[in-house]
Amino acid sequence: MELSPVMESFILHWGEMGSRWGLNRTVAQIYALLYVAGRPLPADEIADTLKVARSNVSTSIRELQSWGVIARTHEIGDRRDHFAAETDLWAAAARVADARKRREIDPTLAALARCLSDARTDDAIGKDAVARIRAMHDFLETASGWYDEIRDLPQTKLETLMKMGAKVARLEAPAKKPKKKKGKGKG
Amino acid sequence: MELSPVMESFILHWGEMGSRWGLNRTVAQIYALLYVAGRPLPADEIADTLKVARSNVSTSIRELQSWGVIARTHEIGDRRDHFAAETDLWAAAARVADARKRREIDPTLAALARCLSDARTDDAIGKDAVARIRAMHDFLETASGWYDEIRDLPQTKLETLMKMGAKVARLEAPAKKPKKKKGKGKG
DNA sequence: ATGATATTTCAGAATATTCCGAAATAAGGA
DNA sequence: TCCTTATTTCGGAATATTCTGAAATATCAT
Repeated sequence: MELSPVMESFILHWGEMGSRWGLNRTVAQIYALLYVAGRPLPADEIADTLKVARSNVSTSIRELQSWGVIARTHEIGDRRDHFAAETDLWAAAARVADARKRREIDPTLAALARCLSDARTDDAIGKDAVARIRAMHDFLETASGWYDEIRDLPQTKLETLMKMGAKVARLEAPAKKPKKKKGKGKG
Repeated sequence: MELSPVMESFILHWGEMGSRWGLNRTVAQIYALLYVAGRPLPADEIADTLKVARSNVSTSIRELQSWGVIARTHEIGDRRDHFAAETDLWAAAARVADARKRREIDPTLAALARCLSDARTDDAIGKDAVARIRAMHDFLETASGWYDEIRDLPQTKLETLMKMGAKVARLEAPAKKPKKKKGKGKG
């Protein structure tokens, strides 16, 4: 596929960005390419366009699929697989967040739980150190549980919440007695 | 410092975790060590304990300081700098999130804005591709703006919101007429 | 100043990651 | 089946990152 200057710049920036978040450049670039392309592309065309090896595309495609942000499609009269990016960015972000939680947060939580359980037979560790590990565990668990709850909200609702921003904080305690005072609250 | 088995396991896991999130192992391990230690440690003791070069500790300390998650302290009668981890995990997480936003999201937003502006003189790019780049920009901007708003909430409020989880969604539109229907909503 | 101690810098070694290209595998059509 | 085309696997080359150890710099006390 022929890349216009802006497309190219978009793809390069995205590759850059991706590598800061633990993906590799090629993976991020392929997503960016499929995203701007706006139509499914076959692997060899991706390789041509980005000037990377066909095999590299294969590997990267597999990774993008594991994140759930591209789909495999087909065209009649063409035996090759074609790939299309998830263009709904809310959905894509949610998929990535899900996967990262599953791959990284959940195992860490498990490891911390194991630490806490092992701590009972570790007579060289102090009570306060155990308490701090517990604090870490509880912190992650809270954040994790919060994520689990909001990820199930319908997207529209999530969008509304985000657009409301800090205003949600003012709704926080609806059962409280209705004070007339309308002060800013925070000092 | 003498590491108990659980402390060691905690530090190793944390190092592992850190490397998945774009820090390097040593940086993450030092934070973990300072966190469990619960008291300020001098750089050479960190190096001894983790079995890494003193110079590596120096570099890593600098990085941790750039994230704002450790503090430099002093003890009377000891010329060496000592370092202590931020043990308030909400505060630490907020600092890291702030830094990442500033270093990664903001520049990306700027790059996308530049793409959009350049697109006006790029006659090889299609309208639909530009629209998708704009969608990406707007998505990041919304998320970014949302973050800017909630980061200024006092921590207690944030904690309350998190513990409420999905319940906040039910407060979302307080002016709407109160329907009785209590369906689950999502399939 | 001089010496003792603390910290940082930096070149290059050690290690880890990414990527290519050749070979293997899979799948379709004659 | 055999040929053609599509895809994946994988050893190792290319590249990037991390880490060390030595040297340079800084700080403090005498």
